Amino acid sequence: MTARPLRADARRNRQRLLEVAVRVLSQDGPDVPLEAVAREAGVGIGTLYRHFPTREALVDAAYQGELDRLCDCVDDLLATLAPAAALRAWMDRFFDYLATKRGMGPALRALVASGGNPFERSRQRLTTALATLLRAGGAAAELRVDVDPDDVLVALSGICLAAADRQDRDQAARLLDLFLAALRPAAAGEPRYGRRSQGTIG
Amino acid sequence: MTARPLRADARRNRQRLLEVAVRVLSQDGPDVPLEAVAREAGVGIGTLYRHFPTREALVDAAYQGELDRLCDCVDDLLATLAPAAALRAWMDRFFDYLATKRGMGPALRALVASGGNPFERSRQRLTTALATLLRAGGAAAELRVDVDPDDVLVALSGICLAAADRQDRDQAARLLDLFLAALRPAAAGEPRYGRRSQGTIG
DNA sequence: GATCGAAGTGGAGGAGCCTCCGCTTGATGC
DNA sequence: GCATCAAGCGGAGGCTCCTCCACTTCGATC
Repeated sequence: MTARPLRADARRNRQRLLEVAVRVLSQDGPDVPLEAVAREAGVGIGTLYRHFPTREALVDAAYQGELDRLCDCVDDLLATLAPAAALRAWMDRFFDYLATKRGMGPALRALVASGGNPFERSRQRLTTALATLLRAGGAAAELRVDVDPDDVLVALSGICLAAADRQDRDQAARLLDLFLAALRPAAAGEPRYGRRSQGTIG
Repeated sequence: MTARPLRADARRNRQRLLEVAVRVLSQDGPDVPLEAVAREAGVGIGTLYRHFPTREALVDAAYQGELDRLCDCVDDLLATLAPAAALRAWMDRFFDYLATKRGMGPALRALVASGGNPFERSRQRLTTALATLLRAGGAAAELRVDVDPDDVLVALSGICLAAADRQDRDQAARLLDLFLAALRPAAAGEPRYGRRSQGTIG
């Protein structure tokens, strides 16, 4: 499980690839041929693919920094806003994070979908960020306590990705407001999410 | 605006392509080479692309029938279930519709995203179906009256697509329950969706 | 500083995507 | 029937993706 450290040359190449990827992705958009990235980094395409087996893996690694910032701002938000408002503000940032990377669509969907695989780290961070927000909201009785942060992540990312396709910020804002409503404490007697679904699935 | 009718041979080819597409898509999965579809239909790849400029267009056309069935069942559902429950049941069907076509991911996202373009017909039908359900729910005071069916369609499709990636039906059901909660009438004094967003976007 | 196995490299090659444009054919008017 | 030509056809070609494996390089060991 503890992968031995990369050889020096490999580490160097990996680093170079990442630097080039960040630059090229933001310059030429999300559809740059990976061959171009490899060429620019002065390595063969094979090398790129060994370090980053899929385009998604490369994108994920390239934007690790931004994702970190996104997750790290949770504490700040909670320090300055009431929990529900903090969550709502965080949703906006999450939307921006996804939207600026739109076109890398499959990459991002894979990130959220990852069933315990290469993007585990990223997903884990996001889930943790959401968990913190939800917990604060629960403690303040502003949000439900019976939602799974991972569920929220999936729903939220789906909504954001779909909204990003529409290129309509107003709609995006409305959808996030709407989704936030789902996270408010249920009125007494109202059907609950989580125990035996109302649906006909299954 | 009134496109003149296709020439007889073109109509024939188009039809053949659709029949083959339905068969091949369900047989070999959503990633079949379009060249295979063309070959099987006995036409050149150029012909396929003229009739269906993108893979999405082909998929959409191929599943028009299923989509019709999905939209047509609304009345039945409303006849046998209370509006909110009918909506919930419809969500399940919508999920199935999208899920069986997963892997055609971009195709389906394009369908919902379509800003007045080739999939207009499909989107229109879905929006209408949702509008009917929402109106019934509003009339029965089971659902909000202040939601735009188009917003619901975008959010719903996003959630379904994301959930489908996870391959977890239980989660999908939970997410749909959760989303339904967002559509319940807001408690008095609760922030409303639709007017000036709480968010920082914009 | 020579040896050697493991780690890493790179690019050729097979496959699919989509465009483009010279060729074919159905519809229409005579 | 025949001429005409827009509508339609098809597949070669340029491009990207991703795999695969013979070759190179690192660095541990003596």
